[in-house]
Amino acid sequence: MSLRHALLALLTARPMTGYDLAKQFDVSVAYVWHAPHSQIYPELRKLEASGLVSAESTPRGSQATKRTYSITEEGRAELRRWVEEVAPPLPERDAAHLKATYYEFGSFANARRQFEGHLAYHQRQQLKWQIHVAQLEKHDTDLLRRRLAIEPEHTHDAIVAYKVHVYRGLVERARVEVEWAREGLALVDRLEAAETARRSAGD
Amino acid sequence: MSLRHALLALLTARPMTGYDLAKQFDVSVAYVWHAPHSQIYPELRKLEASGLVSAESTPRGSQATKRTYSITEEGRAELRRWVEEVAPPLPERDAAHLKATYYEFGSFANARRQFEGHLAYHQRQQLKWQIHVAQLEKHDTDLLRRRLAIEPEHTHDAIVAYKVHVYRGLVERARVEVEWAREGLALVDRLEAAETARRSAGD
DNA sequence: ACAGCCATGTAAGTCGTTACATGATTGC
DNA sequence: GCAATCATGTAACGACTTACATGGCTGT
Repeated sequence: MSLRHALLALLTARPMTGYDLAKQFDVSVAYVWHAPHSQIYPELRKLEASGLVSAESTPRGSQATKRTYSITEEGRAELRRWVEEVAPPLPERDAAHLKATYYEFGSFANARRQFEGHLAYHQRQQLKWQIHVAQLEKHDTDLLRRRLAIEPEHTHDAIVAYKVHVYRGLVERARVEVEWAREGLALVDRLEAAETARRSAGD
Repeated sequence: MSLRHALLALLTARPMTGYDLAKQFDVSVAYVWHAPHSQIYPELRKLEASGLVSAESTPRGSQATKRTYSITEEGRAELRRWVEEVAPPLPERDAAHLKATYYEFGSFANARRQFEGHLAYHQRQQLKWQIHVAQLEKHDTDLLRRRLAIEPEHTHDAIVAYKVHVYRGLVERARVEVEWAREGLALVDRLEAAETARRSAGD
């Protein structure tokens, strides 16, 4: 049930349309919780039905309407309740590590290809997060600036610090994945060398 | 689609019942891919229907039957295909980090409680994985021994090495999470001290 | 007799993915 | 006029969760 709370949290910065929210899910929140627009629009309707957000409709052209959502006082209360709640950790589901457990079913070339993919992906992630940390530290994101503009100044440090801490954590996590992939490549080299030695000895 | 492949991989060690497989999902595979028995039994039926596993039924009592599944040659081929396939990384979904982004909506006491929970959980995980690494290195798990018993000796190094590498990676990952939680606790201390100073200055 | 483990399932519901589908506005 | 972006949805399907439900075997 994290989607609804991610939406509520985003709406504390400013009222937004489903489209705006979907974009935010691509550039910031999505780094920790992904959601496509096909999930966002129905969820906003549900949030509206339960009174956690309110919607203002404005006409666009002759047939279409634009719906701008704002968080309600009940929505804020729900957000506080969620933050205070201790959630049991989600069950592990890590396709990359599962597959790596069984690389022996493929070739050395394949293991290398897989580790290289892992390496490249997490290097990109690391960079993305590093940039995000730098932006947060300079208050250089639209959403953060809007959020700070409406909150009392003495709370700004905490608001920024928690976010910076999260994204620094993700930078570190990506660094560990990159290291793991590099060590994986070294492992494949060792295994292949041993295999080659065995073959020439056996001949 | 990882569940089916995890099941196939487990069956390369020895034929097993759904119950056996469910237990394995609790003690080893589940560390990387969790699945409850209510998902395993229907999936085995599907695998059987597509010819990737075969089942042998033996009667138990008057009404019940036990079904023991074995991997087929097609199943092994599918496993090789899966290992060789480069899969796009799953979209991020990290409830703990999402919530931490918004700890400012709760109290300092809450942030502390959350970080402490994170710390305790990943410490347990780290220990569990360390133990698993040690067991793998000593070939001290039933499944691994059975797997090695039926594979040619020159492949043993690779079979063990990939698994050890995976679980060492998970130990490292858990270590980073523990560190992140500790730094989170230090952050809360700093934020609270600043808040206290501000209040006494304001009085 | 009872507990604990062995063993296999179903059912209802939610969450998430992928694809389909449509229309409006802005700037070139 | 056209492309890009703004904007909002639905539908079908598959993955996963939680709860319910049943029966057998082994040892005390």
